[in-house]
Amino acid sequence: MPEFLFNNKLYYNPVEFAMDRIGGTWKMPILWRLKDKILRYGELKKDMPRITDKMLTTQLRELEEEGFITRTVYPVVPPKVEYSITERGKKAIMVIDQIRNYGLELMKEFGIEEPAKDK
Amino acid sequence: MPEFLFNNKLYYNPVEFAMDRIGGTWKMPILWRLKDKILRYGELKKDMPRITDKMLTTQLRELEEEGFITRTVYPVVPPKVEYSITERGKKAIMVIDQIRNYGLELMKEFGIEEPAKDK
DNA sequence: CGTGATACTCACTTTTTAGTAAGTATGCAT
DNA sequence: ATGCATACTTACTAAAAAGTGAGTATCACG
Repeated sequence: MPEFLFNNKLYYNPVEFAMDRIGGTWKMPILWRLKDKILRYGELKKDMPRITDKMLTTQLRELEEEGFITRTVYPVVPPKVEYSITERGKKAIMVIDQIRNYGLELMKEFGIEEPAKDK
Repeated sequence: MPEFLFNNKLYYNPVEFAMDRIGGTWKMPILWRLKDKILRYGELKKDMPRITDKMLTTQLRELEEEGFITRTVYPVVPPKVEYSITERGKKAIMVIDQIRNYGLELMKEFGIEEPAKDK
């Protein structure tokens, strides 16, 4: 096993490393929505009705910190903040797309019908 | 969002569904090791020194239950149990390979040198 | 002076996932 | 009878991830 440390955390393999950056319940859904358009905080939220403010904020912050998205603040009142994907984020989109397609296949195998369009 | 239920759990998207089947710390490492050979419980363990018995057993059981691997028990003493990958498991290997390659790329971007061969 | 709009922040609880440490069954060899 | 090998179980604990519910700042508008 090719173990290694990053930020004081021990990783066992590259998959684990990748998933620690873009895994979890919300990071891929966020990136996916930003893949071809810039969105404001409120727009992201409207499009992901079950995400909470806390989750949305922390996940956006982490994605920004690690270079997957860009955060642009417009100094107006009420506040306006836009999120857009970076080059690094775009690379992630390719894998996300593959995992997503695989997920769709698996769902079929498990007898789950696609319930609606995946926006 | 294409929400759907499976086994009483609410999923928000296909990615989440896929990751619930083959995600977590140990499932991909296990599948990866079985991709081209049959291994016994003890061999898997020897090859993943940090996994505990509890984790190895539960993960193997779940992978078997969902059709990614096959468990063969030889009624001998001491016990002998072999694990092999199924067709469904082989499909997973393809995505795992893609995620793994992506992980390696990301590691480079983050300045992490490959510490050893990924067995 | 109170309300609304937007993008948060904070303290806390719950749920999920992973890890620890110890124990079990079987039958052969000594 | 004791120990050894293999593949597990079980009860418990710890750590990580996610969710809850409430609160904050700013300024324009009426």
